[in-house]
Amino acid sequence: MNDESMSLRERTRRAVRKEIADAANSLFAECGYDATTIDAVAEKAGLSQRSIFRYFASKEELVLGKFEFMAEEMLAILQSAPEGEPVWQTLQRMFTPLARHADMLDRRRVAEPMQRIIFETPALFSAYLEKMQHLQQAVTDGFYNRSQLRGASRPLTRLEAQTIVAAAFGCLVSAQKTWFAEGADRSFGETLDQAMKIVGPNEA
Amino acid sequence: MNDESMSLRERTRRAVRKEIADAANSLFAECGYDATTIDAVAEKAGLSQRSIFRYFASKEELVLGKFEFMAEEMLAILQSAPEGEPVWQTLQRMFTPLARHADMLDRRRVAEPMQRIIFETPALFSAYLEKMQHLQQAVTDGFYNRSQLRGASRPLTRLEAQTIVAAAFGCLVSAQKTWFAEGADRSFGETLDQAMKIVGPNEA
DNA sequence: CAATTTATGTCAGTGACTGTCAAGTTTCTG
DNA sequence: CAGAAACTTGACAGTCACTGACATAAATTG
Repeated sequence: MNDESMSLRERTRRAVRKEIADAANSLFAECGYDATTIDAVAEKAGLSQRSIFRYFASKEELVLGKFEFMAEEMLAILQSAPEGEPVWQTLQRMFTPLARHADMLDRRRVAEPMQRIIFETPALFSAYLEKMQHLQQAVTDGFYNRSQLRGASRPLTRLEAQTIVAAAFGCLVSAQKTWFAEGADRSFGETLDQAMKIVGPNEA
Repeated sequence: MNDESMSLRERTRRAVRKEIADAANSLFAECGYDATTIDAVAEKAGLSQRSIFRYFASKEELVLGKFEFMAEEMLAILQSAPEGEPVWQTLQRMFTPLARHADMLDRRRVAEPMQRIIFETPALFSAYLEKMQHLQQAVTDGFYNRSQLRGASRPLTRLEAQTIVAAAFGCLVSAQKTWFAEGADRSFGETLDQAMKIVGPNEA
């Protein structure tokens, strides 16, 4: 999806977008999120402030823009999950790309400080939670629809789908917070696996 | 805590605060949250804009300010929970004031549209989630500390406390969302009870 | 090449929020 | 009770994220 399968315009657009995000993130890492103005980002990126907002809907998007990519990956796993697989296990598998991403050693030096900024800047953390909430809703709808279509086992009620998915995302955030609080030295994937054993759906 | 046990200053301060909140909320209900400016609230309340921000830290607080009251109530239940009570049951009991509040018939006409505004206005919902997250952290710490002090049963790890509490709050939000989606005609307490039966902590 | 679409800069404006100062009011203190 | 100290308020100016409108330059298309 990211090679010459798109027009030149689309390619330059993405390139510019990435340049802006990189400029922004390096400033955020250096001076902090709140202390960095959009004007500063614009100057560093060599564009007008107005143009920054043509590429990013908000200041938070400069940091959380990449998130959508992960979200799509997770939804793809949902769509291709085998029919009989238990819901909780599917959810666990959905989270693995995220865990893999966090545990890649070369990314640690880049991704971890960025994640730290997200978790320590209220405005960003709030926006992050909102994104998670949207994703959560999409996942919930996915599970609900799947369970209605394929007559396999007993279909889920809306409340069941909503609640189980919410619990799984609770595990995710819970694992992230604990992982950070303990210094981010262990494997995140391992922490997440542990978390998802602590709670789970009850038998009907 | 709310009678002459405080100075006159404190009492007038609270009275003014309430007046402002009432003015704001009636405008929000009428014109919508985003379309209502602080200046409009200031005018309706008979104060300068600057003074509004001396009583409320942000526009969202005008709506979510009352939340802290509920939070305190919930934490109080945690503190006074019997020693041997299972964690999940304590959590369920902690949520009952909230459910009772939502189900009080006379409040329905007042509280439900307000909650609807919260859930349907992205900026407000985001701020709500952030508040929940803070409360969640406080509850987690509470459970963790309790389990460390009293040698009773096996103490909780941080991850366990964090995860179980996160799952419970997931149930709460999940129940709220489903309740709204279904028209808010059923009992919310009932919906919440159902949700908390769907997931739960696994036996060690 | 002409016509249309697209990207960008500039400018002006809105709205939430903050710092500061001066003036008025309340509460404390001798 | 007089004066000091603390508190409250309004007015003003300023910051910053964000938006709409318009003009211009570049790229695309026919």
